[in-house]
Amino acid sequence: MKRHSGKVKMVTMRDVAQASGFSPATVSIVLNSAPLARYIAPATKKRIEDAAKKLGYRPNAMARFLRSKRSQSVGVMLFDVTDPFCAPILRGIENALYQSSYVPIFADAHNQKSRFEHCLEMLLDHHVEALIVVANWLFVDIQLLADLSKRNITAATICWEVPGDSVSSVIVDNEAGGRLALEHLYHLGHRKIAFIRGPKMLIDSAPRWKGTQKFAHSVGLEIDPSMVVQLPDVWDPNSGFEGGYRLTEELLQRKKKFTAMMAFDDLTALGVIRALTKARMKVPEHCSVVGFDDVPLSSMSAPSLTTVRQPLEAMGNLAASIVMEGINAGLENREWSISRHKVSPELVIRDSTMAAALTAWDD
Amino acid sequence: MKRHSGKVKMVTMRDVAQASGFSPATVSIVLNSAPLARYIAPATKKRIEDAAKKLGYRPNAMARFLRSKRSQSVGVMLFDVTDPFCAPILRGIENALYQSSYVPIFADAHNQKSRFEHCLEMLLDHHVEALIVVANWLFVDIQLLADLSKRNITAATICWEVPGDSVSSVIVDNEAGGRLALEHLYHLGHRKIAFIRGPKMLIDSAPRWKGTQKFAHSVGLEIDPSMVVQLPDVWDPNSGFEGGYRLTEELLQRKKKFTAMMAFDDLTALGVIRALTKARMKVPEHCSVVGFDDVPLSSMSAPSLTTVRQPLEAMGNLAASIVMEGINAGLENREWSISRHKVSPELVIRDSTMAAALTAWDD
DNA sequence: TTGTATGCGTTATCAA
DNA sequence: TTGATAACGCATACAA
Repeated sequence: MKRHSGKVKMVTMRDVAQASGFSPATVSIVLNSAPLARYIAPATKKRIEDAAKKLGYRPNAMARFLRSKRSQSVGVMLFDVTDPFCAPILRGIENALYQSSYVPIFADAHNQKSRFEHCLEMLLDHHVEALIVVANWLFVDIQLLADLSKRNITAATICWEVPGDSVSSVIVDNEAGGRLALEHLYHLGHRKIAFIRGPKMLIDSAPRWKGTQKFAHSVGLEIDPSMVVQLPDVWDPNSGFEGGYRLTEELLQRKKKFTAMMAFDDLTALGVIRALTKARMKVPEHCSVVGFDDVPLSSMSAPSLTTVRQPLEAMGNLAASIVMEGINAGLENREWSISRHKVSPELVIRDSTMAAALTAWDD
Repeated sequence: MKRHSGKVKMVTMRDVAQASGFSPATVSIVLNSAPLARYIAPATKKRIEDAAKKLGYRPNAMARFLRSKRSQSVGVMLFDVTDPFCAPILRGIENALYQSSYVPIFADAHNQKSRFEHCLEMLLDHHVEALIVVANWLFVDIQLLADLSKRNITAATICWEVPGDSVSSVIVDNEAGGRLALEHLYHLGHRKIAFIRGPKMLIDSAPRWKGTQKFAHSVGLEIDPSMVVQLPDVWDPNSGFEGGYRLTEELLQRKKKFTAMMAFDDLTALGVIRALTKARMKVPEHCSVVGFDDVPLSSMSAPSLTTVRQPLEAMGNLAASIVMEGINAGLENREWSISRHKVSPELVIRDSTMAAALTAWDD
């Protein structure tokens, strides 16, 4: 095989025009199937398309943007890639954008406000046509929205609802999820249940707990306040594990009996299990544990985790579809309004929970 | 606060020129600190910079590209975001690019050759200045390289070395890692050891196994072929768990005693632990298990996993630094040549291994 | 030390 | 039906 070390010369629309014997304007019309393409002779179209294919013409995205203001890209801002539940979301987003031939420009705020702002600037500098933000901490201020809607960039958030009517959102129904988790334990016959609530700063914490409380109330289950603890406000997704571990130790020291534990999320649940195991209690034989999220690895832990599943990939997909809709609406200057979606969680029963009747707590 | 619902008008260099009373050319020179900026009067610079700041001027990335061929973006192609070891790599890449004010354009090949090719096209259409590929399956052909080097786009691969001298690479020293794992078990006194090798298609499998064999040979340890099994070639990162589970069951049925198990990677190890547990064997009391990778969640599993750590984030960082070097070299048309890095793995001892003397296998 | 003019590759508006 | 031309925002060679 011959080795050509020379650079690949970029083949432009003009090259196609020359090769086909038509003008650049005609080529542009044909290749974009613009409205005027209706009036172009089929033979002409064919010759142009053939020439383009033969030369391997690929439109220059940048030049196109300069004229049409379309960058064919969407900003995707994560608050922390390291959080295990980002991966499925990312896949969902990527998949939807891929369908529309848009590329995601990726940014990671590392859970820092200043970094978030800087990332946002970079994304805007690259003229993303829309923005998707995956966040669950509360520190982003409203300034963000102003910026975006003034530049009319459609935006959607995942795991986070912003006040006002300028940003679409996709969140899980935390209240339903909180209910589902407790309901499961209750139906298994558990009555002495310990709870680890989410950090105050985390937006999911409150509604999830509310769902739990409501269910308890509806069946007349009393939640013992001394069996309820709360994760601290720490800016690290994996700190849930550490927190679950420490808080469980603390609960254990209180010497009150509990046959089940409802953890704020899966990582917390894993921390709980670690602490219980260390205290020579087996899960679920001595204590059932239920998590939240259904992070990819909770099916592989030992024991596998019963949890409330968030359809993360679907949520990413939905968010991306929404912003694509917004982009297209803007293009055709149709009317369009933002939407807020609350998707349903789903109980996934695995090996970390069992009927209370079978539970043996050694006093 | 007054609400301006009008679009934000893009402020261009011309606006800055007018506001400061200088020409666009001078503004350009100053704002880019181009070579000629040396000759510009400090007072002029100041006035221009002030005007730019006051107007909130932000250069238009697309227009700049059209002139200078610089998109300030790097393509990042993953073979599967779903693979838990992608997240740390992604973080490393993002971090390095962020330092250089480059943005990552993200693509996911979903482990499919056709999708890989299509993604590559999309990235090239967006004129990424460099490409980083995270891959461990073998199916990408050399055509890729030709394309890239002809367009002289610097490229780097992670977890994968490509033949030839056109692509930089960052891989872990699999041979050393394979050695480390067995060495650990050996020093704990284990002699009856079972092995789950990686899939043949996976590029890491061979060298890792070679390191293991070499060590065994060096200490006169005999590897019993009937205690060696191999994962099938399945295109799914999480299939390791399933495979580890099934293969362990198979090994158990052979009724040969083993006190330790060396798994190809962490997910496989988790599958192994699941199977052992199901067979009423405790880890590590009845059987020690060692994994590979140190995926984020292996520290949280029960028991926590002893494993050979790949410095994933550092590897991502390194790859990004390399391509940035390549980009800069190209810009200043300096000579530059690709580099191949083999980073050292590190043994992380946790709770899934213990001394053989303490191991009790019930016959 | 600063300004003028040109072109990067497209697309849109006219005119032919 | 198709072609000429201008403009998008910026950076550079050249002129002043």
